[in-house]
Amino acid sequence: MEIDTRTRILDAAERLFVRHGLDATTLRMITAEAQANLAAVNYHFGSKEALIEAVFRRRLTWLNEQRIGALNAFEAEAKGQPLKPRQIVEAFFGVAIRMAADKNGGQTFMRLLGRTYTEPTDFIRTFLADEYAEVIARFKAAFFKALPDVPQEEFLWRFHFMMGALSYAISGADALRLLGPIDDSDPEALYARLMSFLIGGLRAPLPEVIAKPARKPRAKRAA
Amino acid sequence: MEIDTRTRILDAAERLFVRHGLDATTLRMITAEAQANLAAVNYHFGSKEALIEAVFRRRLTWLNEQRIGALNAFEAEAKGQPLKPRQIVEAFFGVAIRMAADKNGGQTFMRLLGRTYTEPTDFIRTFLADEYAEVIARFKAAFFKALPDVPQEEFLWRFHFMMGALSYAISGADALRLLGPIDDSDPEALYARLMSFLIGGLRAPLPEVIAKPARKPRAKRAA
DNA sequence: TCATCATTTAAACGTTTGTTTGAAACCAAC
DNA sequence: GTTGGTTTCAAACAAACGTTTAAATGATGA
Repeated sequence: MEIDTRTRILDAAERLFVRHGLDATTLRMITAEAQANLAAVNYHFGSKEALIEAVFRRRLTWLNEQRIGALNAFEAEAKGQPLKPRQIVEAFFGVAIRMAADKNGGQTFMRLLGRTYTEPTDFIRTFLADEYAEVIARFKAAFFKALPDVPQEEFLWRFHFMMGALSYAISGADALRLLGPIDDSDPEALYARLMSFLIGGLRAPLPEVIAKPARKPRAKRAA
Repeated sequence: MEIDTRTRILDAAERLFVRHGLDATTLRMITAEAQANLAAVNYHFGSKEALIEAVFRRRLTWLNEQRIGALNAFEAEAKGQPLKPRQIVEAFFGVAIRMAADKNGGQTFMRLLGRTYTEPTDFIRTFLADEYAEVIARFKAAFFKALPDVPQEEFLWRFHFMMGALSYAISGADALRLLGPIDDSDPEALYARLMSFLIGGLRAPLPEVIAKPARKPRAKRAA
């Protein structure tokens, strides 16, 4: 056993969280899987909540750095010109789906992350909002610059929908059993599938409700 | 207090489940909110698991009946001809988003449902697969008939992505706080937004990777 | 009015939860 | 070999969980 206890606990927790959920995973399950003593979690992390945050932070920080790095690369290449929407989508969602393809821990984590966006627990939500603040700001700015004629609110909704599609793409066969047996073993194919779907949705014609704001008496929208 | 205990418990459970999650909601919270005795849950439903199933079944059965009804109406109108993809999307996702707009319980429930698709708990997953079996079969058949040149696997993934977008559309401002303040008070606007996004994604060109083995440059329309 | 059934109630049940404790074991530095 | 600081360990903790019990109350029809 060459890996230190702290890391073994993080790995075990990650695996069990994605399999059973955050609440249903007990410290006893985690320490058993990590071959550590029950008290080890509180010794190394302080509490279960702190362990959860550590599990997320370990990979999420890196993921968002990758996203910003990809965006920086595209923007340097563009020399001040607006990026193509496809590039921005690639930088945000492409990086995520590639990390989800990484068997070495990334896959497990991304499945966990995908379902955590909608987690109702308060401390997780504020934690996530914090971790995402910078990357969201950067990508909002890039999108607004690339699509200046799309109303901001409209775009934010589309971004939100894209997050949903990404989340389900990553959770993969887990939730897909609803639709029947499906092969999700090819990450390149999944990447291509999701990207074309996202671009298609992003570039779809704006809904008419937005263009004609006066149909309903109470429907008003800022341009 | 005119409503009977059983219904009050179902309503209270629905509200609390969506706010705190399934596991984190205790029977004591539920019975307190429902102004009922703690033992009432076990008396009326048998167990917490059975209560959860009852909460879902109450509205899910109705929702899927509406979906099949809408599909039947379109197919009767089409007289054997394939439906337009837009009609099928409308029958499945449109019905859902309209139910999510119903303040009278439907809204709360749909938010709960949206996040439950990815719930890892076993008994919920098999329960959902059971409840969805018929409606999924009907819509798969309708889509395959409407888009005969789209590979089945390809379409299933797109359907999956659409479910993800729907889920996030419904969870609305809850998860959207990540992106910043957004107004989700207008259900008609949300309906229009989601529909155009979904249609756009569904009709996007098929990814090239699918056209398998070597470098055969082929980008054809999905529909 | 009485008997019968359904419902509600307060209290307790045995488990399991996250956390804490104090001693044992380990390990490098002197 | 002894020290001092870090890590592990078995055991125990109070609190909270879902569930059960048995008595009290309510409603219904004869």
